Amino acid sequence: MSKVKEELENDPLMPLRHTAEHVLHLAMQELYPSLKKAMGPPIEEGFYFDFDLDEKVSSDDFVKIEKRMQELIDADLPVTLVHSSVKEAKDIFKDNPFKLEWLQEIHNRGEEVTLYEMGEKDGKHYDLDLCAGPHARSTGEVKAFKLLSVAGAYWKGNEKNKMLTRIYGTAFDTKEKLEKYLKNLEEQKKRDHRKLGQELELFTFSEEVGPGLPLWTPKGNVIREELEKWAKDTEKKLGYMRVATPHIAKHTLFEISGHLPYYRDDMYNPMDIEGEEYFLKGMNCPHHHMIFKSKPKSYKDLPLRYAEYGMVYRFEQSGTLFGLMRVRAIQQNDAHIYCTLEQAEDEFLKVLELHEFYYNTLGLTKDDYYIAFGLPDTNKKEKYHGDKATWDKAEELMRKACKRSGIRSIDDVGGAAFYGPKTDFTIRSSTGREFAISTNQLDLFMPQRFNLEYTDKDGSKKLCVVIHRAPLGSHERFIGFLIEHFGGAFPVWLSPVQVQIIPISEKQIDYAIKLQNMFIERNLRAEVDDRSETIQAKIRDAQLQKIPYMLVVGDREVQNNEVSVRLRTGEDLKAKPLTEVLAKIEDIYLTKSLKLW
RNA sequence: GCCGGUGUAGCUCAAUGGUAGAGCAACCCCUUCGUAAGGGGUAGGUUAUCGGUUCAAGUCCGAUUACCGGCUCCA
Repeated sequence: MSKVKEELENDPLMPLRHTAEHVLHLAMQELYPSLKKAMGPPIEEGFYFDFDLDEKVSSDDFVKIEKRMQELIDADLPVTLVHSSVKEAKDIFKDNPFKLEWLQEIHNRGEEVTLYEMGEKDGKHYDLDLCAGPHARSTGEVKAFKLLSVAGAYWKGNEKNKMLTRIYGTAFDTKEKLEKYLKNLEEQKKRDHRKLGQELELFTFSEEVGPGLPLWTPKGNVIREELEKWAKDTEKKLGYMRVATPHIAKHTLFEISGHLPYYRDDMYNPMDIEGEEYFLKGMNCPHHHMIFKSKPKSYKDLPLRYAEYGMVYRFEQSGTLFGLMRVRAIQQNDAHIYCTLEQAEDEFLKVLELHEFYYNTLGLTKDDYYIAFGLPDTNKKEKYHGDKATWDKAEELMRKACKRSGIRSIDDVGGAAFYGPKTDFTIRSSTGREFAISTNQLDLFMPQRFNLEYTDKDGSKKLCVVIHRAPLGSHERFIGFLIEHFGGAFPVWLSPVQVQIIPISEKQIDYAIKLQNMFIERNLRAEVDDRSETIQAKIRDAQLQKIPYMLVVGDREVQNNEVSVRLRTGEDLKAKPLTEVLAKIEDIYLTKSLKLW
């Protein structure tokens, strides 16, 4: 994406990382003389290089490779630019098909060929590579580096091409910066939603149920239901009406929608019902369209907003499944808005504003998210249907709405849906990881295919516009994001257990249960830890579960009708009147406050 | 789907090709405690699955499966 590229070019570490990348491939060349070098760039947090090699390389080999890299760095090899003609370069790289292919492209674009030399030609270490630069002056400028992972990658990112071996690494100008970076990686691992999901008992997977099919445990389901309730309440006020549709449909529905021709590979195989093919739905739109069509519509009915918490099923490739972030059964905060062309821009803007409302409530600001504006890749026309004029119209309307919203937007060529451009909200979590959370489209094509029409003032039939939107995306991915963003320490309203009541001894259990019931009456989620454990152990366990409030009750509290409040931040608020605590927590819950007190 | 790696008790991890172990959790007993782990005991395993090599396989080999790191993909 353009923005990222700009940022990268301005990154002062870029030349150094680029040089580190060359150090890596020279070290590899020396260790595995038969390998062929493909290519590798500096990237946002480091660099990688793709090799074509016969041997298997695993992270166990990193020690050996890093040792050799360090030798090259210690040798402080000069890195110098060499100009060359295509012809000369083709001769130099005559044994390397990757470089030759690259050279041909440079030639076709009419660009200049630049090579970078590392070390002295007849010296102990020497490398000459096709490269646009820029570089550090010498390898000695790489003060700190580390290899991070090894992976497979297709040559030029095309799955029809050969699979190469990719090695990822990072480099810095000081050891301290590297250590800080590695520490941050460790922190991110601790926040990994898969790890926290297990520790906090939010969800699980079962080999018997199948990959990519998450099972929500009681605690995780609390979060789902809170989000769902929130969306239902919010969207009701905004004029959405709820509908409900089955999980399957006859093939004819998906033929009309175009999903079968364009999207068949991502749908599960059909089941035969009385000689007719039925498919599990991968999206809710066609079902909603049939509700729209069930009765003639007037311009007075528009905009019409159908919302559904629909479960959809997508046959994601096994290798792409990833915790809650990429699953095969997806619960969407879905809705389709049917409106006139004139209403479309305003309606789309309202959708964008709804996103802002949701994200702001969760403490995210405009700096934390942006819109990836998905445009068609003109080189892959077969991936899209419809005519250019309609695509352009949809893009224009969406762009206007995006502009009015004031939300940052970045073009993403190739990111369009098959039936139109789309806007994906991308959120940066508190650890700096980015997640594509919500997809929205202004669709001028489905109305044509389904003949979604209304009768206008003058009695003429007109096609409406459909807006697809899902601000909370799929609950799987959204909750995955929330887990990592909050590191499991959810705001009170989303916390599976909000209040842990901790009696000091058995004597206070009755009081604790009475207290628990008072919370439950207020729809708050409270548990009593009645184990015969020490208070220290009970505090520790509640703390590890990141429960916002620990209410300690001993004889003193029972006597005075109080509770001692400890927050999960470790703060001890001491004894407070029960009524005050109940009111305070209830208020924080109802207002969805991010504060604890 | 592709490349590479991993799979031992609910969890975190041990175990030269030679009797599968520990801590935590669970269960039982003791303890009744004032803000991040009180003590003792019991039980828990077809070492992911299937096949092979071997006198002998958790360990070596093959296939399958799931997961992990990426790639491709992502309505």
